[in-house]
Amino acid sequence: MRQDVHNSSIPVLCASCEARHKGICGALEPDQLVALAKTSYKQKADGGSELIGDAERVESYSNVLSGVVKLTKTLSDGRQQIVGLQFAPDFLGRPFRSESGINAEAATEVGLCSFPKGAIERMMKASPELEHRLYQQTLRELDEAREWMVTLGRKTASEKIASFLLMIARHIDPTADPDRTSATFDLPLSRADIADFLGLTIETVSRQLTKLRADNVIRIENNRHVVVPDMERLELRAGN
Amino acid sequence: MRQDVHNSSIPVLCASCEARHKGICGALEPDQLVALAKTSYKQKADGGSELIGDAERVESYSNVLSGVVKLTKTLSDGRQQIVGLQFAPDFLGRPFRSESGINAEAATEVGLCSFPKGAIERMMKASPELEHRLYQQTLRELDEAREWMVTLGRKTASEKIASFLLMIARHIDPTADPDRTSATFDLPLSRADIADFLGLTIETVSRQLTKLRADNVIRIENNRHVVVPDMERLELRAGN
DNA sequence: CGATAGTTTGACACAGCTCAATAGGCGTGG
DNA sequence: CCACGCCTATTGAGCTGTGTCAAACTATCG
Repeated sequence: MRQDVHNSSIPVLCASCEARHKGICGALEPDQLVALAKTSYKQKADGGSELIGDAERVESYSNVLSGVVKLTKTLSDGRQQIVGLQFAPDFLGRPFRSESGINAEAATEVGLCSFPKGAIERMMKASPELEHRLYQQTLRELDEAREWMVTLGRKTASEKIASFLLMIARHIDPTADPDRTSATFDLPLSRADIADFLGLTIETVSRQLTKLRADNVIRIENNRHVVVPDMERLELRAGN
Repeated sequence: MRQDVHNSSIPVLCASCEARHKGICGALEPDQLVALAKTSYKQKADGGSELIGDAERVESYSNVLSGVVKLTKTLSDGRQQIVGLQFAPDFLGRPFRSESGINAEAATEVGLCSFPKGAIERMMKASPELEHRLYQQTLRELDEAREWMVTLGRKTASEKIASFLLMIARHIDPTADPDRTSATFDLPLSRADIADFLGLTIETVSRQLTKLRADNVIRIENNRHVVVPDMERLELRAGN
């Protein structure tokens, strides 16, 4: 745990920022934080807005401060697959490559803290600890991607839906007790997004959600609000 | 390109090793290489042998020097998914975590150069350049995993097979011209492995290979040997 | 040669897709 | 306040790609 004895020397912008604790900024010394904060700026993006284009030259990196970002890939005929979701305080961007190869889009309203590409890359060279944190996040993302490959390749539609709900329940609220027996949350994705995430159609997603509801594994209010009275029952449906 | 003016000071073990060029050992100074070589050992593993067990405590890392390693995940009821393939000179192991969460198995006969876990981790702390190379490989693996998520989630069986053949053609021979118009190679995986990689059954894999052969997109000799006369035609079938 | 493991082929079933209609939520404007 | 349109989600009916189960084929090796 980082001690904030030098709180006075920390940029106002960063004072209450989550990225300074669990995010990458925790790797930085106060003076480095000051230097980086000079070139960084916070911004809000509406749900649906594109953050990073596929072939577009990327000139900035960001920390996700709130909301959910979806990373997508699209085939030439329009078929789309969500290949990752990012939550606060994830780092958004592909270091060491000017073209990302994927699209990043705000799934909900998203709060970002953005930096020019060069600033991060210079600081990475100066601070192995910063690169270490980025490396750690990339390893976590790789673990998650592989977990989803199993879901995409080998699970049934209903197992996919259960796995998805479980994943959201675990990621959406960082402050929640990881061992809690019940959960309540708002889905950050539309049915179409969920379908793109799980390699299904909207209709199949809808039908499986209806089935889970009929079996009293979940309750749904207003299409987006989900209640899971018993996480274990949901885990059972996820088929791991 | 690394200059080998100090070749005499390089351990015999490493003298002709590919990992010293494109692999992670290229990050090391001669004296570091000597230190690491003291604790490392080369070994061969037969196709089918398990290299890293799922929940097993991992005590060593390796460089893949030859052959192909498959990384798999298995659900409790036995359904299996291959979540990655590793070729020379990839680094094999999950840093910063004692349990890997995945199985690594030799798909073909595999040559490895192994190090005790601690040796690599100590050297990583001392050499940011080493950690940088590992980070770079992990980023590449993440890119590949996401590419496969699209294949698993959104492509048809025949597109999956074509994508798989294309991927093997590109990875199996590091010395081949990336822009060549035809290719010839041995499949490193059995039909069952290909099925586990693509989220299909053996039968579907077999049928789709037969179809590609019937359409003269590929020729197959002795079950494992594949000839692709026209890479572009194969690319067309992969559906990107 | 026969035994074994891997592969191909065939016939059929079914999970999930497609197309189409209906229902619900929500903002806008009369 | 209701009427309307728009968008998203649900439900239904039928179709199809891929899975399942079973049998035949092929290669390899003692």
